[in-house]
Amino acid sequence: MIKSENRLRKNKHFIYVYKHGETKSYELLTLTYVKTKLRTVKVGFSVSKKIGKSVVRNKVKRRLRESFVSLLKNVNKSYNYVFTAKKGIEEKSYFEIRQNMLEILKRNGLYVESD
RNA sequence: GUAGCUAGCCAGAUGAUCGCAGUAUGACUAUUAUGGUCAUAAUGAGGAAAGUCCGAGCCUCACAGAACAGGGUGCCAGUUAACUGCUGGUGAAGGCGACUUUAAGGAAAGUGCAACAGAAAACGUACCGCUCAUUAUUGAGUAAGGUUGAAAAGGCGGUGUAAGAGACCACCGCAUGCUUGGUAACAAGCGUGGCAUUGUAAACCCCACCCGAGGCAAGGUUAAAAAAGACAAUAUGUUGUUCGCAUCGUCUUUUAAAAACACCGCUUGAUUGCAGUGGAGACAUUGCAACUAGAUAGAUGAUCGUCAAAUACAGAACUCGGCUUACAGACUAACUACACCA
RNA sequence: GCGGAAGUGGCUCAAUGGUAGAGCAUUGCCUUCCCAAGGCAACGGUUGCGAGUUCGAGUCUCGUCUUUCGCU
Repeated sequence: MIKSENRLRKNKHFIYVYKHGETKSYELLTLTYVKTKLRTVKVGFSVSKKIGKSVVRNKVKRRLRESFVSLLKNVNKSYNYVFTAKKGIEEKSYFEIRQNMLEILKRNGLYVESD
């Protein structure tokens, strides 16, 4: 899971990101990101009631978190991110979601390749 | 064996690797204090956590008071902290049966409604009829039979009569009085009445009993302001109205600290497990043992295996007791009907 | 977390417990050289769903589902 220092914690942080950030969209996800002074990544996930019931929403959130953890090392660290789930994501598996997240990060130049 | 009925129980298990939450212990680090990091340990969603339909605890408002309004409940007895819950019984309805269901007080306190049809739908009538009389179109008697309707004035059979009628009789129903049994609802028996006391209260209503309001975003702790306005019996204090009561520098608005990356409330409780005792049961009580989530963008996940295969409904947010609804599959016990075998 | 409202033809809405209706839309016919407008007719309803009360529920009661609004 994600450590607490890497999470967006408060509603006003989310509002800040939404207000000042750029929004990009791909098949299953919408990414909003904004540059910050700090050198720590902060990330939040938004899964609305349209996606499903609480069980479904929690499942989607867990998969998103797990996906981001596996990618965390190579993500550009001077940005804050908010991932918003789109409809249809509840039917996808973990690997599909991870692939989707990787794709959206790469397309916007936020994923740094390394070995 | 098939079909059913009732009660109960489980809600995937397990191994490896990587992660999250609070707790405990230890180490390191920083500080006035609170902390932070790392390691280890055990623990970490439900039978419905859901819907929010009831009832309580707890908190604030007077240790919550009165009247009216408003709302709820409604066979009897018990049970409970309390309840619209539960248990046992009574009556009624359904089922061959095991068993199930049941908003089940009052219509002689009053008001309303009963479409269409029908003679007539409730202070009381007579369309077709039947009988008698008669000036031959009416009068009197009558309600057996017919027609309508969801419902038609006790039912069926006889006696009786001009024709008929509880007018009379037997059986049944209803009402009522007494006796017996039962804590009671009620049941049984014996007598009396002669039924014109229609139905509807999940129509208004009456009767009996119950209900103060708001809700953990309740409410409290820590560290600090400034400005403007209202007010003498007003204002405010949490139900709609009235009364009563409380507070006197109180209240309101704006800006800021601050919608605190705060803390308490927050999980030891009408708790859970086992055993005994009382009770028909719900339940009560005694003893021993246990501590079993507490988050705050909100923790249970990801990957690879094994169990032949597969995982339903669904995610704690102050806490309990119920009700209701959703639900794959698996198991246990008692009982019933039918069929077959001995 | 707490509290309220609504659900009726394709759409917008009516309806005292007693045959579910109006406007627009759709289809057909008339009218016109053609279209529109107009006229006449037709089609279209498990009254969100499931129970109950009642002789009889769109209406009354209970449960349930969906949508929506307010407070914090």
